[in-house]
Amino acid sequence: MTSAGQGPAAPPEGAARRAGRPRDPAVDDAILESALRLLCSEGYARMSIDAVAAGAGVGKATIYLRYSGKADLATAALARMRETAAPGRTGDLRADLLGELRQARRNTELASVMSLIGTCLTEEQHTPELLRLFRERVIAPRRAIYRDLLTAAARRGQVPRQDGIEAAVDLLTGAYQARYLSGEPFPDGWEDGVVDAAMSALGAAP
Amino acid sequence: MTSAGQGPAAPPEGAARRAGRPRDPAVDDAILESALRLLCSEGYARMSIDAVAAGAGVGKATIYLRYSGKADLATAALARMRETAAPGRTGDLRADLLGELRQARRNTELASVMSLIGTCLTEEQHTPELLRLFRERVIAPRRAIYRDLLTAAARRGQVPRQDGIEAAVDLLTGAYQARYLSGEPFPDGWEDGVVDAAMSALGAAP
Amino acid sequence: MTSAGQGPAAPPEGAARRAGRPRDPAVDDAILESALRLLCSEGYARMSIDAVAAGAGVGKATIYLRYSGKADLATAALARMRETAAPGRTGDLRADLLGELRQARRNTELASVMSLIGTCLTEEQHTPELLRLFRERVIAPRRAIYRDLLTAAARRGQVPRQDGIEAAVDLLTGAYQARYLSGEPFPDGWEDGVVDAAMSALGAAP
Amino acid sequence: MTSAGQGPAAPPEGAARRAGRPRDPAVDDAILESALRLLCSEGYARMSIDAVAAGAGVGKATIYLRYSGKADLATAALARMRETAAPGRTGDLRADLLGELRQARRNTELASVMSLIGTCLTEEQHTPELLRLFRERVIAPRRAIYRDLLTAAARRGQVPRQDGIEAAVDLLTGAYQARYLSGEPFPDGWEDGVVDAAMSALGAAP
DNA sequence: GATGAATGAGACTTCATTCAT
DNA sequence: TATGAATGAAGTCTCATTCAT
Repeated sequence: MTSAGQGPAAPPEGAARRAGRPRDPAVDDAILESALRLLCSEGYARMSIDAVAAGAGVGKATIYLRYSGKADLATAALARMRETAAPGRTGDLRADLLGELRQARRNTELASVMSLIGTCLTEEQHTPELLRLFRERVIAPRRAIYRDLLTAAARRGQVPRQDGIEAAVDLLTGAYQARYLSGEPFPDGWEDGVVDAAMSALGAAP
Repeated sequence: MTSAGQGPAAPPEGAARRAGRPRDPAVDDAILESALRLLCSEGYARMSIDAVAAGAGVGKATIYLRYSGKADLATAALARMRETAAPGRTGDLRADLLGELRQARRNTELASVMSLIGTCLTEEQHTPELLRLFRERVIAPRRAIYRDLLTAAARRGQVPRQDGIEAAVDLLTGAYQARYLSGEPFPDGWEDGVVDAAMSALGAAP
Repeated sequence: MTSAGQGPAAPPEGAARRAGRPRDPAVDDAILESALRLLCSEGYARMSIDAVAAGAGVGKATIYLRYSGKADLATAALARMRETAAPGRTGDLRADLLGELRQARRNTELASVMSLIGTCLTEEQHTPELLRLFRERVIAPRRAIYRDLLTAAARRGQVPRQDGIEAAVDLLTGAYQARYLSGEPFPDGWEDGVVDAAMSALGAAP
Repeated sequence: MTSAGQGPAAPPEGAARRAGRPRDPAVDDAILESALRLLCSEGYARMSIDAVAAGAGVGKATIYLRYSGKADLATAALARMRETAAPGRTGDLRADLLGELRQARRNTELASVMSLIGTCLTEEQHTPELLRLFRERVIAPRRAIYRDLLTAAARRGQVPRQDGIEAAVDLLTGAYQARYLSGEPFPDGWEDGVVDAAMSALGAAP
């Protein structure tokens, strides 16, 4: 997952097009980047508007000019997140799965995604939009990557047990979280073990 | 997981028996129950001592008599959580895994465990004790249950690919989280799919 | 002693001129005046930020915008105190000492200085800054006034026993405190008696 | 000043002589000693009943059985203080004054009297009993000691200027406070200077 | 009589939000 | 537009005092 620009944040709806000083787009970016950084490192509750403003080098009112409140800001910041697929595909299912799993692990670790997951789960009752967006921007794309790889392979006849695809996707996406949560170290070749398990579940050649 | 009594909270016992008014054990329980309920529903940051006290029907100072602060209280509440295994074992690996997975899912849903996971992950930087305790009391026992089932079966010669045990444990514990996080519904027979995948990963008969 | 303006309170000035809403200088004053009033009437420990804010007609956060905490506020309030000398000098040692002693007594009574002394002494262990500032702003200037009068007279050859100057300063500054502490009334002509004693100690003509 | 036993603290007025367990007089002492120690080191506001009880090794309710509240306890503790005169008298005014001044300084430093003065002054509005008692038990006896020495000497014809006695007493009692408050170090022979000044004020031979 | 438990009021401090410049 | 000031509500924690044993 990487944080990619998400277009304008909160257009000045409701009046004529332009009047007065136009908004600085660099400020938009700085605000969202600061907010996302704090969302990851502090969580939603501990993320203070003051800190976001300071991190972006702007005043607090500048933020409220763009977002209606803390929840709106956090949501917009989260919306910048984008899952990215691994660079190349080989056409070999095992190799492609391995590549994607490695990429996902790298992304997860670089972007403090486990902390974000925590925030989204914690806020599920108070700010459900966070979890909704996280699912839409991060979880769903990642699952789609695996699912597409598997269905493409199935179309090529390389997946004997197609009813195992759902479990395989759960395995591929859940294994990292499970191990992170366990606190146990990731053994060398951990990705190979997970992919082997997924292949087995699909009845594909080990 | 169920919240089982965890003994007295923070008794400053020294040597002699009792002097003065004894602590009301019902208060102990009420405090921890209130705290755990709020920890699940609000998360650590939103859990206020005021709310815990109100929920327990006691004054704030009564809480501070027992716990040195919010973190101490939250960890004590978390420490009440205990993973519980499924009632009976059949000796049949597939059936036992299914039973455990169903039990784990039930526990997880009853005890708002996903919310707690969120809290522990969110607070990993500020109150690492929460995640440490959660791992010790909830995650590790659950993983031990699966691992014990698998190694016992291996000892009986029912697990051809023993190097797949780690991945199987990651799968069995991570699948629920993966699917919950995805927001996709749990299909009927979801547990069967997961257990099938785990058995395949171990090279065991489907 | 009178409370004279002590400049701005805690301006986080960096380099550039102004940006955003400027601080209301009347608020600065109101806060410090309220704080000093409470410091005198309640002492440091009983002075509450709530009461200071209410007395100044501002919110508590407005205070915390300017001062890092209670100690910072109290010392800033104390720093407004300034010892003031009596208006004119006659060149006659006895007359000048009398004038200063009367002025000091007036100041002390008007500004609740005995209460402040109590606060500074009480807090010497916990907030030594208070006593330090009090010495710097109030005690030392008062002693300097007496000392300067005496050394000037000595330079004019009017102080036969110059080694008595230190004791004379202790006498002139301590006599009021001693009598206040004793609870005995100040007799008419009390200042004359004290100045007479000081002159005698210096060997000067009665 | 030394803290000498002050007899029983708060006799159980209002009922028959004895019924039930008698009070332990050692407990009385421990409570008052603990209270006085904390009164000196922390001041009245920071002196907590909890700390007094802990210091005395008793429960809080034991204190409330004897004293009606914090002010009552503090007053009782202060009432234990007793000014003590220097051991012997020589009949020589100068020598006796020196001996008393040295004794007073020693007492003051040993018993944290300056801190107590601070407490009494600070609490003058809220708990005037403290200052009243302090005057009665500490200040007045000390002043009486000086006054008695001086009037005795006057009776012997050694005090030419008897109208300087009051100022001399103010000087002898106030000089220490003045110098302590100034923060300046006490020079060697400081007592000699003060006594010289007092003698001069009385017109007595240097 | 003596103890530690329990309490309600209040302390300091922070923060999302609105305001004046 | 953008800024820092101002705020009211809330949060954590303490304490003098009363209670039950």
